[in-house]
Amino acid sequence: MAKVEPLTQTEEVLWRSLMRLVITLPRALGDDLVRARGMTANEYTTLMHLSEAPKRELGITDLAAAAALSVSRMSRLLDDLQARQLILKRRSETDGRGNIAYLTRQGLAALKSAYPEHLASVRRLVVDHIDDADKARTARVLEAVAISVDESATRRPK
Amino acid sequence: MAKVEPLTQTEEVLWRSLMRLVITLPRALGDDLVRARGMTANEYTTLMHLSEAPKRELGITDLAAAAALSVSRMSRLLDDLQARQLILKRRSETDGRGNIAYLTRQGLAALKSAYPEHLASVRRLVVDHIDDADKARTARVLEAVAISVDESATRRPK
DNA sequence: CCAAGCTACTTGCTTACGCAAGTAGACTCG
DNA sequence: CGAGTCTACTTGCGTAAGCAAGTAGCTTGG
Repeated sequence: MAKVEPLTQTEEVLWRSLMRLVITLPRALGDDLVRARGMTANEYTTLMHLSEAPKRELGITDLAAAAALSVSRMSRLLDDLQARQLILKRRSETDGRGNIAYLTRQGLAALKSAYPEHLASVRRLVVDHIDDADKARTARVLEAVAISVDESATRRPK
Repeated sequence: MAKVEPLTQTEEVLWRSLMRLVITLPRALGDDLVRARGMTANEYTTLMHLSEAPKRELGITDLAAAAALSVSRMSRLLDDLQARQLILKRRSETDGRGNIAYLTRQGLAALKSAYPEHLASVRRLVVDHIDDADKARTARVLEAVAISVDESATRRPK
């Protein structure tokens, strides 16, 4: 294994900024949401995914994939949400194995009431710092990277 | 609080991709590093920060800030690294309160030996998916966002 | 010059998470 | 149609992380 070509200056900045974001952003965002609504970012996005689903219900595995969490984590997260009446876990009628999560009226209300606050955070932390001219390009770049990472994650687990 | 203007389509893609990355990237990267070198991403970057410091030594608080970790976490992380002989914690001579971490010869060697592997991961997961033409712009955008999030984090803690 | 406050850690505790093993229901093909 | 495999969860457990409280050493204003 010979000498490796290091990253360029630009690539280095790109990389370090991304790593920093990756650590820092979820915390900042979660803090905002918790302070304002007593809800974590994962809980919020889980409710959001449910609200966008056909009959406002989804299986646990699907939800876990949508939120990029492990199935076990999602299972427990849903238990918490259920304890707060925001969702309902109920046995599927067509498939006896499992438990689909269903967004309750209160869950939808909680989601809607958290939305403005959350949206403001997203703007303040991220969107407002990007030039309109750069948005489309940046969106495409990030999307491509996100897809590549997802694939590498799903392809690997042997 | 009246109706809120939602994100544009483009902003939505940007945002969701970033969120996905934020969850997914550290896992993918950590997995690579752990598999190849038995080292977590935080351990790696901590060693890296040390290697870049003036006398290869830094206080725990500084290291924590550099890695965007809590001081307590960094304290324990350094204990682990010390147990593996990669760093040394020693009392500062000029300030009796603390404990500066010092990169050992073996620590530097471990860092160097992990570098090619790590660099390959970074390329495979991120850099290779970005057009050369887009790199500079993306780097600037991410840097700006990272700075904004950092500021919001340091300004808030009341 | 010393008391009050500040700083640099460490330690105890809680929480968020993933992995591995277990269980129960569905699917398949010989 | 039943044995073996597969799928959808749940539960037990270990690890990574943050927060809060404690301790010891520095700094400063009266």
